Amino acid sequence: MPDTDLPTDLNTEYIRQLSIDCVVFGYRDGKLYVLVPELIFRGDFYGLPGGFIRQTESIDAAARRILEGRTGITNIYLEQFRVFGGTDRNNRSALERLVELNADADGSVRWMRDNLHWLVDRFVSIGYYALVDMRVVKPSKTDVDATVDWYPVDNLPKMIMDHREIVGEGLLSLRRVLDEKLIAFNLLPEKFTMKELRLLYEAVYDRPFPRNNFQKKILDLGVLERLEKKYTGASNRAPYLYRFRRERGSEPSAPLS
Amino acid sequence: MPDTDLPTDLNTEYIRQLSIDCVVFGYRDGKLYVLVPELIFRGDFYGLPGGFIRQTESIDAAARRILEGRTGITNIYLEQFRVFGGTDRNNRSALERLVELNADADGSVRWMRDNLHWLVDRFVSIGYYALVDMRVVKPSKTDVDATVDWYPVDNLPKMIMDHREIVGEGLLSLRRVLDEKLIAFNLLPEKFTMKELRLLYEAVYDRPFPRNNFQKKILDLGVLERLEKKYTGASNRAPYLYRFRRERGSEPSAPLS
DNA sequence: CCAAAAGTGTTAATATTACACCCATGC
DNA sequence: GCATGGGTGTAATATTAACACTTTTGG
Repeated sequence: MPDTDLPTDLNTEYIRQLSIDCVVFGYRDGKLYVLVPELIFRGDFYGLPGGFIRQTESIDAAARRILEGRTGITNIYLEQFRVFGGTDRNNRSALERLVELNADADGSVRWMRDNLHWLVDRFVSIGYYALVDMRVVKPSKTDVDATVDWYPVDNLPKMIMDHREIVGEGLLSLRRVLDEKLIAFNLLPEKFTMKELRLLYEAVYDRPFPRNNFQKKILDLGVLERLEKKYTGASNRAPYLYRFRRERGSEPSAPLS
Repeated sequence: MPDTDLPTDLNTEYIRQLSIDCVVFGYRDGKLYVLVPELIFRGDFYGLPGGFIRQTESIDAAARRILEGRTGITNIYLEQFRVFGGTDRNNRSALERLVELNADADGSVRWMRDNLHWLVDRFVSIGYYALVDMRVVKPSKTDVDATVDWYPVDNLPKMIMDHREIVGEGLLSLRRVLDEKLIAFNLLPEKFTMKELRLLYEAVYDRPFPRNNFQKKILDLGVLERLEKKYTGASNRAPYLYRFRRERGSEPSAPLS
């Protein structure tokens, strides 16, 4: 799907037939979500936030630019996880349906129709996943999006092309590296309780983690610092707050620069 | 680097600015090797076997085609592992030097000069690694290659662009999945002894594996079947031969079809 | 004092590592 | 028989999972 700042001359400004699709994972209240924009046009077009790669930027920079345009936040954790390169990967059917259903062309549809020769090509797409704190990131929709909403990862809307499969592969990749790369903290606020972290793990892996063993395992990693207690007013023992300890010099929350 | 069967109209037959580079791992006598072709031209141009993606084939099929063109064998274990997408990824300096050093143009150089506008573009490249049995695969060089030789992974020739980095990333990816995906057997003949398998692991991970514990770990995986003994004539106990047990229906040696 | 939920310790089970011993083979 | 290298068993250790108990908090 096109970014908002596409120039008129797609052919020279962007790499042809190569795109980036981002699976933006968010977390809140024990559930894992994915950010899915819906295009403004008639016809229920849901698709992952994606875009193209400028001639003058690296693929990591492109993913960052594309994503920042959608979420309005900087310093996102972002990583490539897989390339999708089947021969049937094109927007032909979706775009033709879109143009047909929206024949009373406004500017965007006219733009698409005029650039159809470019957009309906077969595309190879690089999948990136991103991890963000849903309570901080308020997605700012662009003018091609009707909505930009969070959907539970187990209850996604019907999406174009193979975007559902991309989400599935992204989740599998996330599970493989979650605590190996110490990236879970990107999904939480700066300060969090051990229970919040545990519920996050349970949401990602879709299975329970025993409370005490989880605490021991996480603390043995030696990457958390214990802060003050969090008094909620509940009539029970107050949990500690923790914070991810920034290592000297490294920037775990932004591996791409 | 171009394949041998490139048509004249690169622009329509292939995806522009997108390439595939293959890290072909081979194993023999306790050492891990990588297949590196050297171009026929003056100037010592070493680079990974790579090529482009046809409009009508998936990226997996493209990698398979490219690799089969170089090694002459089918049914290779092959998997994508990472995309390389820096802005400085182009063949400009290498190709300009090549054309300069080989000014007395034969057909190939003329072809390159005529297609320079295409070849010197910035390229995004998908890295694949392949695992082959060096005793079976006899690389058949194409007419653009002076040599196609195996080089020890710790003693590679100086290679163009970022191909050395691609090899390094490929090796790291291989280590991450070697026994999780049960693919080590692709580097060995059909029948092998436990010692041969252990030496292979030691070559890949560059560290020793205790003999008896290694045997137990591998046998506990339950994927090997023990065959007859292998009598070498040495005055010691004869080791058993093993074979990777093909599962019902699955094809571990060829995950891409 | 009580219920609820957090913190922590203790044991059991399992996996990993280290060490030792025995066995087959050809000379 | 003997040296060599392969197969296998056992003990020590480390890691993980299971279970139990204590502490804090507000009503």
